Amino acid sequence: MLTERQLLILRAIIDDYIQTAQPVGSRTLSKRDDLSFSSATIRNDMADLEDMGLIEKPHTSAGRIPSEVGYRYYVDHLVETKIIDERETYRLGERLRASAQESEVLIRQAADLLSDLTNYTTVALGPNSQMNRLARIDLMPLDERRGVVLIVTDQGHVEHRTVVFDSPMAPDLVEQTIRFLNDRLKGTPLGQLKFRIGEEVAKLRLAHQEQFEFMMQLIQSTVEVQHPASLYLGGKKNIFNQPEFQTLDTLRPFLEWIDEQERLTDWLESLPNREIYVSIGSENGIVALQNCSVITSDYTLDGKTFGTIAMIGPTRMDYRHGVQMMGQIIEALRRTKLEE
Amino acid sequence: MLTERQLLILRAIIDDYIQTAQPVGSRTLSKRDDLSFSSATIRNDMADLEDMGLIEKPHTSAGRIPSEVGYRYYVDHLVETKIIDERETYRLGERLRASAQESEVLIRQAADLLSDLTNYTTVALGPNSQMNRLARIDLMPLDERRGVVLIVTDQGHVEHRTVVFDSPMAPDLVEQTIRFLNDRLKGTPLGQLKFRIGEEVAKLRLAHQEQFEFMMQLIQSTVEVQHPASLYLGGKKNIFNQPEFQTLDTLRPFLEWIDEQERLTDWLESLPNREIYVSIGSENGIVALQNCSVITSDYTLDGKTFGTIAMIGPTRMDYRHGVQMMGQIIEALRRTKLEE
DNA sequence: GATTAGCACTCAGTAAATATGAGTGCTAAT
DNA sequence: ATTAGCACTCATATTTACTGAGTGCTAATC
Repeated sequence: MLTERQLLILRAIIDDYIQTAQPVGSRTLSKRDDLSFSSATIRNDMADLEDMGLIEKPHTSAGRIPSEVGYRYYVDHLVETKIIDERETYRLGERLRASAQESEVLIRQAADLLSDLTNYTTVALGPNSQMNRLARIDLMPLDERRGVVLIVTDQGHVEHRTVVFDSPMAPDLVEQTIRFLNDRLKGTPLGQLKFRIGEEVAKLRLAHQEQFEFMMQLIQSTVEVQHPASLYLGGKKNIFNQPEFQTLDTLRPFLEWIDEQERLTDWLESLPNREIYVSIGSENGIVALQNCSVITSDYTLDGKTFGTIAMIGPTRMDYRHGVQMMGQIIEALRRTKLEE
Repeated sequence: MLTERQLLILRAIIDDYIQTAQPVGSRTLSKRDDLSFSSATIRNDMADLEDMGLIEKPHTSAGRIPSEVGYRYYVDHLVETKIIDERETYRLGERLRASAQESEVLIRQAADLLSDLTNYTTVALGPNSQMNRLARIDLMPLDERRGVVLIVTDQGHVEHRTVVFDSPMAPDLVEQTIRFLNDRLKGTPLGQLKFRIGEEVAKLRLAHQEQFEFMMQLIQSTVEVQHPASLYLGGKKNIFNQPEFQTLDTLRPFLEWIDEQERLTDWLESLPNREIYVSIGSENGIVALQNCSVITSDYTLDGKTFGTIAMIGPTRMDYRHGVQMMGQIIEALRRTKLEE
């Protein structure tokens, strides 16, 4: 267990290191107003903290830097998660709503805003359209054999795909199939389209034996429309200002990793479903993010569960500020009503 | 005017430097099979080439490197633009068509392919939808006051926007307005929508005095649908392998510039309309691309003018190979038919 | 007159040698 | 329990010397 003074010292080391990115020495600490002990005393406590694995030294004659364990202790014991500054949240909400009422734009703004507030890089996973319900399917003919399948969801989300048919389209057959699809599938979550259609197809086969081929092709195409989750990156440039990313060896893996949209999406989707979650250094298990910490949170917009937002900075990140800003943003989003 | 030998030497210097990224000395050159002169002779010619501004030395005791003027001469006199390897073009075409028949996917593949072939970064500006003609407008209601405006073009391109109305939608009024818009605007290039609508509105005002407000709002929304040109980046990572971008000072401006989608689009659109155009070093006038050369070309797909593709590498880029690959790719695209 | 051999000179890059100073751990005094 | 004092460590900066690739010029050669 840590003594009062050791706690004070640990906190001072981390706060200092977060600000300066330089190892912190005992003399520097003893000069602080809130630590009125001699440097020798502090040195003794520092040795103890090091024995406990909370801090470490880069080399013999440097000061101490927090270890991952130290950061973990700091985050778990010394950072308050749930302080919402009402006025600030309101202001953030206003800034968000000023930009748009379209959800995808709103999320992008939120990512940008969060990265502006913290100077870290943010990633936001937009509405997962798998959960959206089908509002309408339509086929828009382009020429004899090509058309665009349109899928609109109850959230105003639109997806589409160009289809080329083996044979020319017969207008009434198209209309018939479209009506069939709309009748049977309206309200189905997109993620379940494929499954639901399977159930209906058997019935269809009996009713329209001869035109079955064509219908099947259209149905098939509908199912194959991709439902990509929308991904937004905010403040990618911020990484350039972090002292720990001033060398190519550290910068390159990060940039290569963050540019891989698909992997990024998978990662965000794989995160535990929580309100605010901090992952420190190697905890995240991603090689390219070894020296990064991540603050993630699911968010809701207009009351509905929506997606995930993440904030990525160096392990030496300002956890207190980061967690606070993240809290404010997701609270501001929660309070945002979409219409008007 | 350059002597035969000077030309040989200039060419050798540039070829060598392109490969090694190291200043080329006279002794190195004299050891080449195609230059059977003594190093002293070569030194004399090098001095002349330097006087003419075609090459320069980084410092007294280094070899020579090509100047921008030198590269320009090289590109204008020593690179053949129009050699199409039929078999290779065919192979590239096959690789492209294998991936998709949807134009946007195809362009993305082309950008990726080109960057794979050259190890440079590529940017492709997709179909400029401004030129696409309107095939259909529709409004899909979401609830009482919200709906999605859908715009489909003759090329199968889809754009959309969520609209919030001041007052609830009356179904027949919506239908009436949609029909009006479709009747009057079908076939209009998207770029001219705004202008064309202006002409029609006056007539509409007379005919439907009382519901004019609502109709106007819908029309307004239609016009405001954005027509973003689609932009694809290929091989961004390649830059990391270029020796001239191994330092943050050079890397950072490049990466920051290339990540700015909007600016990138503007830039591509502002390029002169040509088949294949090479811009060397500071010629491009972009500070972040001072040390880069760019090979750009407009391309056509399925016979129709389509967009622009650009290849960005260090000034010390392999112009011959780059120009050739660019030629092959746009030729492969030109020969690609979209249907089937 | 064109080419080449020879030589003094230049200068980036590297390596070894030295100095600096921030910080530590330990011991003895308070 | 705290603190002053001191020897010790080690990354970093500075100096110095060395190396070698490459040049420009001059004089000899073809």
